[in-house]
Amino acid sequence: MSRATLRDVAKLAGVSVATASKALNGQPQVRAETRERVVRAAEQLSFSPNTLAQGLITQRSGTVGLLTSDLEGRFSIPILMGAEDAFGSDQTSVFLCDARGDTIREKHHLRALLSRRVDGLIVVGARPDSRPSLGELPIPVVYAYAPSDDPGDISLVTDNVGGGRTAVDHLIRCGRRRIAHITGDPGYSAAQDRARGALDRLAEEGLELSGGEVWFGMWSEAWGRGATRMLLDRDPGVDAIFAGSDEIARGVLDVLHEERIDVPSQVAVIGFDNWSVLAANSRPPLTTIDLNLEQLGRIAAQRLSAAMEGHPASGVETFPVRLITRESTAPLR
Amino acid sequence: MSRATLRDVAKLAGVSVATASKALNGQPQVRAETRERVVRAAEQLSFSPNTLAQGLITQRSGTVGLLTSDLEGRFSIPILMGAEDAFGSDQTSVFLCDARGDTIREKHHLRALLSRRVDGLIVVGARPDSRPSLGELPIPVVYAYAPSDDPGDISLVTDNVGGGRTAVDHLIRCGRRRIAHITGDPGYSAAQDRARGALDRLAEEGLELSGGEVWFGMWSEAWGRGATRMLLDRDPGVDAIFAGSDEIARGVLDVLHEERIDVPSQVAVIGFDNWSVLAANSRPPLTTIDLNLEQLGRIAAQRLSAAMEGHPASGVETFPVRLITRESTAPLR
DNA sequence: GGATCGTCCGAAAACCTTTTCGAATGCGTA
DNA sequence: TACGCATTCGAAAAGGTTTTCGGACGATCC
Repeated sequence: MSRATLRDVAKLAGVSVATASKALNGQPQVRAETRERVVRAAEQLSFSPNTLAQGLITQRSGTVGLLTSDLEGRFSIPILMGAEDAFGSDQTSVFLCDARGDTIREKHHLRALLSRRVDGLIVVGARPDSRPSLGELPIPVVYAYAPSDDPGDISLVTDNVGGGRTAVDHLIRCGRRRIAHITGDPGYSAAQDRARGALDRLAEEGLELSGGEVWFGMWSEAWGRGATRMLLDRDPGVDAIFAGSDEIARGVLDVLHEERIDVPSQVAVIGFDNWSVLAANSRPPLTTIDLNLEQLGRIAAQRLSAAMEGHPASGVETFPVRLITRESTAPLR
Repeated sequence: MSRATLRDVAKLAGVSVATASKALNGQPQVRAETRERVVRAAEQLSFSPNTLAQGLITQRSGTVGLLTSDLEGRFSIPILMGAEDAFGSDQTSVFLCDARGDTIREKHHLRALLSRRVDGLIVVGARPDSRPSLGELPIPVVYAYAPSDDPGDISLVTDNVGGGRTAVDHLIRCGRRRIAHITGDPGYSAAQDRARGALDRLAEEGLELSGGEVWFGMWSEAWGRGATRMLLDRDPGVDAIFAGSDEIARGVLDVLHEERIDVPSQVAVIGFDNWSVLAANSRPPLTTIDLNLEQLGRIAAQRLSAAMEGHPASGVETFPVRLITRESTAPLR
């Protein structure tokens, strides 16, 4: 199976290439009967137009680059999927590049993408902290998840403060009053922001944090277990725990279970990320905060399309997160 | 920042486009001094060649397609990463397409990729069962993880039978004699193959399966928990459990812990997949089988490159898996 | 001094498609 | 019959690069 060119189609249909092109592209200046002949010829040869040649003329490659830093991470994938299906697959294809967190590899990929004449670029960071801007480029760029440090760029991020607030709000609505917060690495803005949202909401209610402080540590189950033990020592009367990630929440659940403390009747637990393999299969299944990353990806694609159409934007847009209710939280009876 | 063309470079250097091209591509028929001038001009204009135009001439786009069916799944990502870094990023870029398990979407993507003149295609299935061949295409195709049903295609799969054998072998070497196997959906060839490998190795040793049968069920923690309870009922003396996935293994560990049965001193547990978020953070960390998927991706890229260079191959190649020893298994004292 | 040769460079074709513009045809009208 | 007009088609240029081939030039040799 080899590739037919438009010339082959034209020859088979007995017309010129120009006419063949117009016939296939729905241009009006071609008789219906002629068009029909061309279309049949194209089908017969299973012709498909060479997008490279088209791109050369139209100055549009119909491709975008997606530059990520953590493919194996769980954040870039949903964004990528959202972006992929916001661009109709017929119109735009996406080049995937993983820089593995390495700046020179990133530069390398960037060169390659520019040379491929991508029409735009989505940059997905590995963590929500801001990252260096790529600077001025001949094509539009949208930063997703991790914002650019240049406010002139377009950045799309999730609302971690709002997420922390939502989590605590949910616990309060469940009638909990002694709420603790166990979270990950304090060097992550995600940890700081979620904690801030939580504290804000507590303050509104006139509540103090159970345990007296935010338990910063690591994004791991082990830390969730360790922190929970310390917390139970310090405040045995705790009635809810907001975990900064689902991994941490798993550790929390594990220790509570071990201590024969019932979830949710004695202590409610809420996670963060809605990483479903962890959250949906725990005992009990975990109430958590979903980051809406697919949506973030879709919007990134839309913003990029708009910019490519000549409607640029700038600044950081923050997108709301979503509460996913499962069985690890419930109203106090 | 706009894009300079080769003509601009040539003009600035005071040579013809032909010479400029040769100078930049290291062709010998150009004086060193001239070449130098051209190179400087190119740098000054930050020229980067238009790959579309190059592809038009060389009949090589320098791109490959990666057609997957489960991006969110954990299998395609490592393969993708392996493939991505086996193709040097300077040479080849990869188009990522997720068909979401939908045949017509797959056809759609395929059309788009062919129209983009990709030089080759890697097809990554969602599960190790064989999948329909894409049929005759003008470019080489490599099937990874899920083999094609056409033996004329190139397929690369992991050795599930060997994995089952390795797992049981490891347990036997730990001195275990009453080994059970809890695994997932019997409709998956992965479940069948792993079980077969396990049974083969047991038979060699003259051992029977503890519990009397393979516990097929679902790929979930919940099933791991349920099956373990039934197993403990039927054979309280079991001293090792081979779980068909890390998720199942987590469920197994959970129930053993609840029953105050120590792992590994009383019962050893081994998982499958080395899904690190589950395996590395469990209590105790899980010995498991790694599928070497990055390697599979790298080899897929190599096979594809070879085929693109005119060295095609065919048939199903099976790749070995790797035992990852952590703390959930240990020799009986 | 003329022939031969090697070195370096440029003109032009090629890749495949789109688009512009002019030509041809047929028709109706004066 | 001559003209204008609408319709349909084709020739050709354009997009950016690579590659072939021939030309110019200086040097070497008899």
